[in-house]
Amino acid sequence: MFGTKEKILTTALKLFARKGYEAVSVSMIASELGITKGALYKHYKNKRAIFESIIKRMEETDIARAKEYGMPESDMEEAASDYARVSLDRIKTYTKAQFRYWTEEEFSSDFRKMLTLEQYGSSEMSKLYQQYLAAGPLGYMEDIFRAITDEKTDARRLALEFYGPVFLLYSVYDEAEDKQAVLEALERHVESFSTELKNNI
Amino acid sequence: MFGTKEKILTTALKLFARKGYEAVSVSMIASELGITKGALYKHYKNKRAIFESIIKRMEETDIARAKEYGMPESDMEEAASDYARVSLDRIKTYTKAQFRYWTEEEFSSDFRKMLTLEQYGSSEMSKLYQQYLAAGPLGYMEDIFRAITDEKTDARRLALEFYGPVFLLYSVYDEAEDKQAVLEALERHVESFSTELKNNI
DNA sequence: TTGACAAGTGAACGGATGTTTACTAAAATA
DNA sequence: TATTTTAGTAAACATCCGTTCACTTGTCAA
Repeated sequence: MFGTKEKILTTALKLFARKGYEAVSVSMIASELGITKGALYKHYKNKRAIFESIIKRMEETDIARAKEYGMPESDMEEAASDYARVSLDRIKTYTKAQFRYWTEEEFSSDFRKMLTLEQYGSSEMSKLYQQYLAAGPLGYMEDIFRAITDEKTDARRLALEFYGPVFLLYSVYDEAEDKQAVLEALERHVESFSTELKNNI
Repeated sequence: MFGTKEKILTTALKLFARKGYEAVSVSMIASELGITKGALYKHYKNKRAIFESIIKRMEETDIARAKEYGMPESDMEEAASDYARVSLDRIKTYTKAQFRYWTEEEFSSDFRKMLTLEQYGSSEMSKLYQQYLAAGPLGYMEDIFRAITDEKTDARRLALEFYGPVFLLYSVYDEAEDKQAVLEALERHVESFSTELKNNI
């Protein structure tokens, strides 16, 4: 069959996102695909290798996205001018795009859930969780706010008040009956925050 | 031995919070306690019964706390006057106490982590997660804000802007080197939000 | 003192786990 | 066309899983 290796990746991720890595058996993944577990080992040397391929795939996707949206990459030291360039409108656009990315797109949504389930299992996983979803985006926003506001503004608090609600809405979205209402709540928050901020710049 | 049943409960919870229910074996729990797994079945009829005792314990503890802090209980229909009674100062006190409860106290902190890991596994668990940590507190705050502000205020957005940052700080706290700094960030947020709100009442 | 009970041991149970192996059939390559 | 590679099967592997059972203690009431 064509594309079996890719199907294994996405099927495994879907299951990892629901049950967690350890609770998903190789047989489950195989039977979900309608093949035997032996066939799985023709594509990946073991179960752990599937998991690591998922992580690697996410890394690549993430770097591509940061460039696409013209946001400064977070893990390199950037000049302050790079953050200053980032206008409020661009922050709004990026944040809403990022929200849809982590909730509505299948791969990244499942990846977020998987990371959520694996975050306490090892320091490697907790680092990834923090980097992608918690302290990472928070510190990123803090840097941006520090660059575009005056010095006496508490950039950390600003970042917390901007990203905190976004972060909470990820969890609310997961179990919401009315997903559209959650997107609208995000819209109202982003809008209200940025008009509030404009008065203080 | 005295208190073995209690030790099984807390030891199992500690492990469930790290690895998730399925990834923790009965032998692990037993050997952590220095007994054989056979002995475990003298206290609980099976592994699932340990898990359910943990859930039940949390329910009891939670109800007791809500009463202690004089906050209206969330799952019964309350008169609007009950919420109006709840002053801003009491909200501040309750929120900070709740934060310490979910982060610094061993049982409730482990319980929060366990729920986080189990939330996608069954609808029962996702309900509990939402109720204790996400949509629950959010809706609770929404009700309070609706009662103490005028009608044209967006109580939902207010609740999101108040509880979102708190919710994010739970995750930040988990992996923060400087836990004190996180508590101070919470303090600054709660303070800044409530002074901001006073101007709009 | 006797006897019931509570709390532990350790071996055994059937079944599921991740992985390897020998084999097959189809497809790609020479 | 002949040969090698690829992608699959099915069975076997040692090991671990949750659970049960026969058995040994120590404690406490009758």
